[in-house]
Amino acid sequence: MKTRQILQDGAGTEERPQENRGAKVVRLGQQRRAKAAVGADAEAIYRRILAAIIEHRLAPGRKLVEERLAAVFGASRAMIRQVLTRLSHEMVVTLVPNRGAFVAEPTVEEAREVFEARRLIEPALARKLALSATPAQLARLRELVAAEEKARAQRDRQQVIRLSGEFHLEIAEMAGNAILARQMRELTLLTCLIIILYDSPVGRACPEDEHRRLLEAFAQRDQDTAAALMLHHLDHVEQSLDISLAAQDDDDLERIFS
Amino acid sequence: MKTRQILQDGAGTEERPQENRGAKVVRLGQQRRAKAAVGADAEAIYRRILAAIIEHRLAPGRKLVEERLAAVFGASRAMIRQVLTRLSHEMVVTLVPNRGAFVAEPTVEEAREVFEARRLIEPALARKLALSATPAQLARLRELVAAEEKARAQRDRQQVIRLSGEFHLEIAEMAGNAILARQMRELTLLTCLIIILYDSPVGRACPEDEHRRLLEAFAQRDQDTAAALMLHHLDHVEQSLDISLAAQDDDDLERIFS
DNA sequence: ATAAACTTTTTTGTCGACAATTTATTGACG
DNA sequence: CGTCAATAAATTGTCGACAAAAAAGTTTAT
Repeated sequence: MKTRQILQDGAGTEERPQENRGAKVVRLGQQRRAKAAVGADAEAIYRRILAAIIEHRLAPGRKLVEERLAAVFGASRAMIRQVLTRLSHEMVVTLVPNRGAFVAEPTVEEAREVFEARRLIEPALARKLALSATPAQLARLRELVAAEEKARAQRDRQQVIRLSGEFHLEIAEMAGNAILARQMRELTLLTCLIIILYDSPVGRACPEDEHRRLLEAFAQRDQDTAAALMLHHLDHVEQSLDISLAAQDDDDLERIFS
Repeated sequence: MKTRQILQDGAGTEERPQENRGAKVVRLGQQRRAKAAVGADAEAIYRRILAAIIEHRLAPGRKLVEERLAAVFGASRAMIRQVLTRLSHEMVVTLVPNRGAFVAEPTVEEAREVFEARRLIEPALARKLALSATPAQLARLRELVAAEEKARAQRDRQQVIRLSGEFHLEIAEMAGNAILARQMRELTLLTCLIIILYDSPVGRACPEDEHRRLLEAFAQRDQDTAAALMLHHLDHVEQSLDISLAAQDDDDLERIFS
């Protein structure tokens, strides 16, 4: 059971050191305490659960039993609880009072809303990055695209989804607006779940080279093209879901007889 | 110490019932349990602390000591802790490991980012609402604007800030995209803090009638005007901060000698 | 055999106690 | 008199135990 660094947590982390008002700047957390060898670190557990969800090892709707997780990670239930509430705030997990935690299952309505939000935000981020991208940043993006293409060649769908999300998130973080990057992180994670849930089994002719073309627009500082490509790209991804999206819920009988 | 319903929590609440997969739909939480008469309900405590922050009774930077709060609300420390982590996820409170919780103090950089984000999102929401606003919704908005004008007449700055935020949030929720409404809630709350921190003591000639004009655009289904007015409005608000915004941090000596 | 009522088991929610860390206070020394 | 170190107080972090609720299983009656 590998752990795999996933969708790096960079921007949206909980604790922001905050400048000290007095004179002595203490540089807190400079040395990580060892703790028990088993490793009951909230951050690590958070990452592993998130990774499992993104990589579809924990399917949407799956119940997450606290005690079970505590046993798996050799942690206390309180610690698991902490992680689950964080995941629920990030909308990756749904917390139902007195019933427990479940991997989120975004509805079709939510899916539409997520893409609507992304269409508002991401073209603007693409435009910003096209203006400011450094060679190092472009190299990093090239890396990601290469990894994605490789995964695609190997038909490793999970990795394609993950890397695609990471590409978009990286762009958001590079664009230089931490608030928007944080929001994009949420939207990107949700999108991973949405694709898992509603991806049409056929087709998938969409992103293929679109990430690469986007990258080229960045390299050439072509803001308009970058923004336009991003917009079209998002439309393509959403449309590749449309088939299932129209079909709505099949097993949800109640709503039919309302 | 009045409690005052504040920036209603509608959209972004923690527990979303989620449809039951089986047959029996249970409608959980239909009856609120009584608990101890003192009232140790997490939701209520959350609202009261948030209200205190928005209304500036808890100033930015103020330390929030768990045990103290627990005593005030007659609740356990664990419950306070739960509320504080929720507030920290909403960026209203900053949680510093081993040091405690503080009312957030957005930096000037963050302030700029918040407004940049709002400029991307809110004109689009205004456009949507202009297309779909019902008479009931317009009436509700009129109510808010009236209340705001009244508060302004009474020179009750706190209430003006609060009601102004509520106006924007209401628009976001009416626009029919729960995801964006949730994000706007965060941005609105942050904006309240930013205004408290960086408002220029003079001027304040900005919003005056702008909310009302925006409202008129909604009433006349004029999408373009609504979007344009929203954009200009945001610019005005941000510019009214600019004087202080340029001044940056005065007491932060460290950064000067880096 | 089915469905309701009851019992058992599992799982979540809450609290208080203890450990670890930070902050304030005191005292000693240059 | 101020600076540094040692001690005391206050505050946060973590855990296990118990209570409350839900789910599963069992019995009984129709």
